[in-house]
Amino acid sequence: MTDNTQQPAHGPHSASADLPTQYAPAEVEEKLYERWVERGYFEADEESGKDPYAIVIPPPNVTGSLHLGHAFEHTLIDALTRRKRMQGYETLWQPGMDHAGIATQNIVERELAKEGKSRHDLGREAFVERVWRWKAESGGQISGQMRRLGDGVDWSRERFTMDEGLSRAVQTIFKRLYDDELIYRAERIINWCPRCLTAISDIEVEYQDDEGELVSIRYGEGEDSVVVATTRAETMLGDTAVAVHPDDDRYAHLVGRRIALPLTDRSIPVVADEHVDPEFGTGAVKVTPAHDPNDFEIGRRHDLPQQTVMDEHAVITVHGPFQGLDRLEARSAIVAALRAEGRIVAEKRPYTHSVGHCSRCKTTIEPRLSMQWWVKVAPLARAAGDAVRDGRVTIHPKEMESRYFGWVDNLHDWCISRQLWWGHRIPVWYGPGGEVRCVGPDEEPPSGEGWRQETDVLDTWFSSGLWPFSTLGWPERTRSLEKFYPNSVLVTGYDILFFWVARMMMFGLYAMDGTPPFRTVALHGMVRDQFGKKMSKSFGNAVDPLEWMDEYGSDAVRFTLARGANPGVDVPIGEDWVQASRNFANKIWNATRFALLNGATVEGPLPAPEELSAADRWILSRLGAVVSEADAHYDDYQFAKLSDGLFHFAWDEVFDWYVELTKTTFQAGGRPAEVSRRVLGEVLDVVLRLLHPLVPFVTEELWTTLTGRESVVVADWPADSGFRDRAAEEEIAAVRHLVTEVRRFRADQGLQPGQRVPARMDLTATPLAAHEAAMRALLRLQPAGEDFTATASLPIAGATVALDLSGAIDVGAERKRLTKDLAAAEKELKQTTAKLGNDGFLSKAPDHVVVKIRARREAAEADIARITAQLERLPQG
RNA sequence: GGGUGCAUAGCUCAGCGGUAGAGCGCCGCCCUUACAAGGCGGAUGUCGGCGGUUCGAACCCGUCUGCACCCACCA
Repeated sequence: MTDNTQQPAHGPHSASADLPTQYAPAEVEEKLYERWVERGYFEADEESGKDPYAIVIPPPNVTGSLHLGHAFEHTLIDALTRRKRMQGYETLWQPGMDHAGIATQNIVERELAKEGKSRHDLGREAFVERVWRWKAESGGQISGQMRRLGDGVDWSRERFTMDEGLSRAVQTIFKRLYDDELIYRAERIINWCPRCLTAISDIEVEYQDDEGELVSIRYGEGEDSVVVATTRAETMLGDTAVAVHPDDDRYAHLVGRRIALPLTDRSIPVVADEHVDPEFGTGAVKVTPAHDPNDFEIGRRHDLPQQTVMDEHAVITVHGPFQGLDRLEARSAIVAALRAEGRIVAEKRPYTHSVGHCSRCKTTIEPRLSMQWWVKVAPLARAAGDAVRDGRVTIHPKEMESRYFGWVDNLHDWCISRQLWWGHRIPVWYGPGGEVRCVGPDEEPPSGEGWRQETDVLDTWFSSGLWPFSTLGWPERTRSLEKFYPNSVLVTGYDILFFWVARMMMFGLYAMDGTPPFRTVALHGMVRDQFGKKMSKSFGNAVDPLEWMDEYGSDAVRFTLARGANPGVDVPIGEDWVQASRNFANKIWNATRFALLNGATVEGPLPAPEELSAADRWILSRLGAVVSEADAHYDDYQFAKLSDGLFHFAWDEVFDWYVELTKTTFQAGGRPAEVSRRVLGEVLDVVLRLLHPLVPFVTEELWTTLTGRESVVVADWPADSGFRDRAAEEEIAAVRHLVTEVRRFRADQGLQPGQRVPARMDLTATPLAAHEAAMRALLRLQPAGEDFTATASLPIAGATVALDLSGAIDVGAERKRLTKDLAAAEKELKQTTAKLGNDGFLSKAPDHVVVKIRARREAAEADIARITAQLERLPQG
């Protein structure tokens, strides 16, 4: 051992030898994060002259804690913003949380229930105060988790959708929409959750196939009777018609007549309506306008009365034997009563049909006639669709566009009122004489006798739809708004494309004079378990990201998630894979340790090309290419390719091959060792910077140690040096190939490390078949008969023998297989082999074609000899 | 009913016209002074089925089968 392999040649990093042999995330992460925040790296300056780059956080619900899906999303956003920050953009990653109306109210109500109380025991004001208290605790938990993840958010700008400023934005846009007649109040069939006791919008309803029972009931008497089928017998109390198809001859005689409604003293008309499918069931439908959206429409067309039969708890309100029964009890009671009257004409049969459930509590939705507030979405949605259609906003991956269009082009009006207490109260006052007044943020509410404010609050997505500009101070024209609106990109899950993305598009375009809220939407998939199953608490496969971060480090969790992130595709993640990422972090750690121990340096210019060894030129050439690839993948939101590419470059090429090659250089010492120290330093410097956005902690710790500089967070993003050396790349590829073959040979022959190769050995068994197969595949020529031969010799015991890879192929069979034109075949072969970095040619003979490949191995002969010699000395690599 | 994807190694997935790949798992050898959370070598695939286009198809076209998701909706 010489001194210069033990001591850094120069530089300030002698302390680096103290790095432990394993990376311990727990010891550095918290310290580094606090340092970043203290130094203000993540704070965005709206007065800066730099170009802006802004992303808003999809605000997590204050309910509870972050799950792996958040960790995933945050990793992507953090990687994007960290890179842009390094590239010199004025970067804003806007943090904040959503008040999550129903979800939060449900949780706090559940807490109250444990104390035996309901929200009504507290009253509205005290209840809301209680929710605020709860929010204070829960919100803190979330920001703690974000710090653990390393999220580079600007904490000084944290917002909450119920903040004063954001509430002002809500009131402002409500008033503007109201004045533009895009918000209105109307009585319609809405999706009612009898447990949450509120209306919900169409997309908050989840449909699933439920088992029901279809019963057939005879309405009317004798000639004037008709059989209807239903799964919801209890609604018959509210029937106000029977509908049949206008062309249905079976019932033509009944249309316009009235028939008796069983169990009541009412009679109802038979109407003809196109909606009825004559093929389905009996072709006759009971019509309950107050409890079914389709029936409501039929009722409208035929001017039918709307008979409400259930209250908000889905309990029957009609006087009589069924009053007070809930909908399920009423269903069986009514069927029993009908059977007693002989009106059940077909036994009930099991019937699977799609039933709506509340997305918050899974209770079966009760469609219900109700007075609610609505947004008239058609004009807003048209603008939202056009912004994507005309390219002002692009959606990644592109396949998701059709989903987006399918939705914005077919929207029903949006029910925005909720019968909750937690949320933005609708800024409308009702006067004593029936007046309705919408109050803007700078107006005094009416105060006279008899005025009262609307008690409903707004759908939580109403305020989150304003997020890209409300967080920047809108409706004020703030400097922040000018600087950071529109956002550069929106990163979110495809599951909230309609809930959130489309709403932001509608509101953004409307409020910001036609400027969309972001230029690009990058949609990611959902995190799943290692078998591709959806993660859920009830299934028991949900993972708390904190547990994994504790065990393996935040970088490992982040890298695993990034590595699975193909655009728009779900991401499976398993603990094994996090371990693999942890191993990678440790590998980076130890490779850097090796570099430091051997005096790698980042100081001074790179040595001139003529001083570089083939290995140096190869790795620098590859480094340039990798920087460009990484840039392309970042720009295209290809996180999986990005991560995988960097993983393999770092591990296979830099850590395995280049580092191994430098070992002999370092041992030899002298000027070549100096050169390689600088090159190794350069390569690690760049690799750490490239990896930093994905794995911020380990790279920060190592980069600052390696370079002695302040922080990689504010380091320059690497640029492609433009240096390329095809010859060196091929040369090293040849070296790698040969070394691998020698190793394989030794392994096949069972040679122990350190054991010298005997002078004579039988080689026939080993690599020849591989060469032959490669030849065949390469040429895409199946050998006809047994004419094909290939021979190869390997450098053993220091002696290198030229490889003679040639084959003779019977042309009789091949001539058909190739084209009739051999010249064309030759041309194609040339192209093919050129792609593979080899020379190839066909030579024609009367009865056969000789195909030869000349691999450029001669060029590498010197290195091959050297490496082979080293292999004799260094038994394994 | 309408739409969008997907079927490739034991598992989870890349590749999308030119030598079938990765991670994990598996087998063998090695505690070699950066790293055993490591190193070296290896095995494993009718690339879902059937047709077609092409000199050449995992990749393009058609078709079938099976899955997933979204939308509409089922009296």
